[in-house]
Amino acid sequence: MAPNRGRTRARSAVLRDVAALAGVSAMTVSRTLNAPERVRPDTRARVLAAVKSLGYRPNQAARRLATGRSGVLGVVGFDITLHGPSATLYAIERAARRHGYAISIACLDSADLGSIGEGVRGLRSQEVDGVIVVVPHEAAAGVVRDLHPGLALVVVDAGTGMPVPVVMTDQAGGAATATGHLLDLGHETVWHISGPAGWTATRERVQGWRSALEAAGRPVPEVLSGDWSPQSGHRLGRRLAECPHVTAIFVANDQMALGVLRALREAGRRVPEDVSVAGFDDVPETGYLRPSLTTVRQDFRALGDHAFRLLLQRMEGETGKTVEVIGTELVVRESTGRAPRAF
Amino acid sequence: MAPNRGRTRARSAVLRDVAALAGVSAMTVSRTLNAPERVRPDTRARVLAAVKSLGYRPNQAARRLATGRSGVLGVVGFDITLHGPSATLYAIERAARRHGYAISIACLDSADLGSIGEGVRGLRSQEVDGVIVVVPHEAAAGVVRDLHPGLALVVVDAGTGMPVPVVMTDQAGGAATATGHLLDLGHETVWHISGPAGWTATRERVQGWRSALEAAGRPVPEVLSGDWSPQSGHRLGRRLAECPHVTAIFVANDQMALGVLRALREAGRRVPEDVSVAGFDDVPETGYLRPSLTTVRQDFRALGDHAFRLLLQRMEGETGKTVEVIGTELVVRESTGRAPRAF
DNA sequence: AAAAATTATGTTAGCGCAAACAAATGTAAC
DNA sequence: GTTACATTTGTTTGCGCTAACATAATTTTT
Repeated sequence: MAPNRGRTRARSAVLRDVAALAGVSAMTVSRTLNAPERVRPDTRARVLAAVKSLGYRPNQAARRLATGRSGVLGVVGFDITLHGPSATLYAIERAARRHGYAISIACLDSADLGSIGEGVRGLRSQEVDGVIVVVPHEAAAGVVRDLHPGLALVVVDAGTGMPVPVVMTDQAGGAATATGHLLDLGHETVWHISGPAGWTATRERVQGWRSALEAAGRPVPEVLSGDWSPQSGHRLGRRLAECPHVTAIFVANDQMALGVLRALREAGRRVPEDVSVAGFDDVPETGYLRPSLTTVRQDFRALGDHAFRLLLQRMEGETGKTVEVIGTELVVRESTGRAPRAF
Repeated sequence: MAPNRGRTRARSAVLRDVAALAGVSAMTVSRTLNAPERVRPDTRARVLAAVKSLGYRPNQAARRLATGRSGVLGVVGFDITLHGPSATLYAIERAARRHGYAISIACLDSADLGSIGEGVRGLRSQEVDGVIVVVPHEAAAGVVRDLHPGLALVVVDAGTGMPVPVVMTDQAGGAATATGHLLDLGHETVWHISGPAGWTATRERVQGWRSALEAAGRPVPEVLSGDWSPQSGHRLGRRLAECPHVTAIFVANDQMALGVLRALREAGRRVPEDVSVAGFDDVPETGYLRPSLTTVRQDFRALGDHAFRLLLQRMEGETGKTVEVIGTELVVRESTGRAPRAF
């Protein structure tokens, strides 16, 4: 029952205390806080004074129980230490806070369907009003099958095949632009170091790169598959550095591109004189690398903002499938240049 | 009252529904879920079967209201897009989840006392059981004065002067080690590019650097103050690059060190032959820079784990002040070398 | 000035759960 | 078989808040 029946700890003020102090009913206090325009200004002032003097804060759990709404949104995230996810989470949090929502997070160990479902279930039992899934993994979209239909849900950067609203970056477009940029510089073809299998971004960047090559009628080299880490970029970069006919590499993210740059340098191949390298993400460091990196900038802020707005619409009852696509921007720096004459 | 009085939407199962199906009282269902050992195995089995068949999930808001505990912890964070904070947040989330706690976050615009207080207040009104403040800012520790004494609170990486438990990285020790490493390499003295004023890490790294120099009886140069960004490192690095007597620079984080490396290169000064540079943080990219960066590794994972454990103790009623210090590790790479003979 | 419309406030009840106490059932001791 | 005790289950009540309805105070209309 009362959590501190025996204790004497000063119980914090509740609605009734405020009501008593202001000389009104509890309901009037409630209205003062939730629909101030329905209370006469002088009454309102008295109530607010009482609220202030008692340091009253409404108990959200009780409000939640009474209204069935919590004012909390859930975010399911995978590896929020990465730049993209943390930037997206940050944007979502800011947008939500501006609209009076709090954020609960659930971080996943692995991006399989089971984990995602578990994350969403965990948040649901916290009575969140809606959930945003920021798991840029193919499995993410499949999660809906596992859910109660009643839940407002938005998925960020997952595939578009599912009957859920999706907000995504135009990965394929960005990849195609970067690839096209390299072809425009006179390179015969462009090699690609991709992210790990299973990630939406991996598939779409491969696809954008491939379609750009095909559109230009160029040969499509074999894809080398990394894991987003500088280490993997370094390892795969070494392999490409050995092939003298490789003059342009489009790397699926900036961290791997960093590893590639190092591998090329170690192999004595100059960037961009011998080999051009383009990355993806435009993490803050990119402009200060040696050489600075040509890359595709993603607007994570917009991604988060749109995800929140879309979720808001869902919670207000709109249904149907929506896909919002956020554009990218090619940032040309030092790491890309004209193809060498020699070849 | 009932949130969906008029609607016909299938209300999800509640305790009473489960009880009816299992042929027991609501209380027995509650016990089956919260204290299974106090229910006879056969009854328990019947109840669990009913739970499963109805897809029952307990309403956390109601439980919260009845018990006064929420099973939710709040984390107040500042700029979670930075490596340190996001890694710490991740570690906290993982530790909390393992122990059955959910995490609510509040991100701050600015790290002043008012914002922090607002963040904590916001989380309190969500009825969190405890709060971890991850705002590596001097102002963070002062926040306690603004709070109800009843709240379990732990502060990460803030100053130690306050009557709150604090978990912190041994910034000063790490800075002293890095500085000592440079002195050992024969440098006459070490210059320092610090973080912005107001950050705990800034003050402590300055202090560690200064004490190492003083202990060795070396002159203490003027501190150059940056803002953690590569840009500021670049700007300040240019100033140091102009002084030929500068042979060793300890930079307060890796991102600024990156800017310094670029500035030195642009000025024609070689690293490490002419100038040695050491950073702080060991972000994942550091090993692949050109040259790879000697830096001080922080263990954010341990930081988060300890913060959670300390908070758990607080929530169990322990009081008094505690300070836990997490050690650092110097990672020597290419950017530091022996002092040039010339001088 | 009385009736009607409007606005402001109060009363009641219940959201779903678990604490406290009460009762019933089972087990052990004599 | 009865008393003493432990174990299991049930009943009541209230956590703090707000939806819905009820009533009082005010303004507008006739």
